[in-house]
Amino acid sequence: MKSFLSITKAMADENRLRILMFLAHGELCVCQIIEMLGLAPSTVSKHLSILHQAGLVESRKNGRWIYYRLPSQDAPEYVKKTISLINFALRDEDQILRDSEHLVAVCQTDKEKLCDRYKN
Amino acid sequence: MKSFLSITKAMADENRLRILMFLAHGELCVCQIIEMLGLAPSTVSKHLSILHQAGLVESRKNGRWIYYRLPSQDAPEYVKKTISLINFALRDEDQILRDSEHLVAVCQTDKEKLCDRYKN
DNA sequence: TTTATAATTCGTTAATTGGCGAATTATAGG
DNA sequence: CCTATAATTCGCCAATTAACGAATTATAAA
Repeated sequence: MKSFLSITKAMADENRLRILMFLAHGELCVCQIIEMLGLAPSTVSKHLSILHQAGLVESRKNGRWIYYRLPSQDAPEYVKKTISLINFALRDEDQILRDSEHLVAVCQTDKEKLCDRYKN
Repeated sequence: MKSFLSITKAMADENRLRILMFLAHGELCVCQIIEMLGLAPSTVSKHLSILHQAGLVESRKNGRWIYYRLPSQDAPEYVKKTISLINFALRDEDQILRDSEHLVAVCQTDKEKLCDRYKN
């Protein structure tokens, strides 16, 4: 129960749902997610940690950068079903469509520039 | 987004998940749900109202009794997928198995007795 | 019509959660 | 080694939420 409840609690926030939808397009660096949400790095980090604890995202480190992605195919079945439900439910939402366009732009920007952005 | 978010928020509480699992066995009267959860009637009523607003339960009135049930087959697809995910994720949980046994007992008890119980 | 009662709504309180900035950690590069 | 920096953790505050009891609503029965 605890385990699934941590998933439903993780899903119960608009910004975290948006992050999961970003990641449906592929792996992203934390700085890109920060740029997409326009929130403070510490806030975004907390959201990512909640998603990670729930098992809804995986991460890998590459130097100073940390990349997040949706869980792999060997994740528990209920995790995969959850991701797929979110995708189904939100794919046509205005906010999500706008995010997808924004994401294209963000992915074309150098990560260095993005990271600088929330510093100045 | 709002609509699906109201669903994920409704799912983000253990007692509400338990209610949805009770209802997988069939329609129940509010007094039976109160007995199952052991919470104050006003609290249970609030939970039911949150589930109802999210579209995760339907209700019908019969005299002084109000019965709640899972949504019918003509509910939106994402609602049905949500219910089915919850069922899949929780069906083997200890709490849910214990609830199922308790539910058998509760359903064999007269509703009048149940309603009296939270009065004295 | 009056009374009893199943359920809901309202008002309050305690606990949880989302947000931020400051401090900390860990890695790359001078 | 020392500095810069991507990300996280920590401490705080504001907003939200779960819980309760009291008051209200609506229906059935006396």
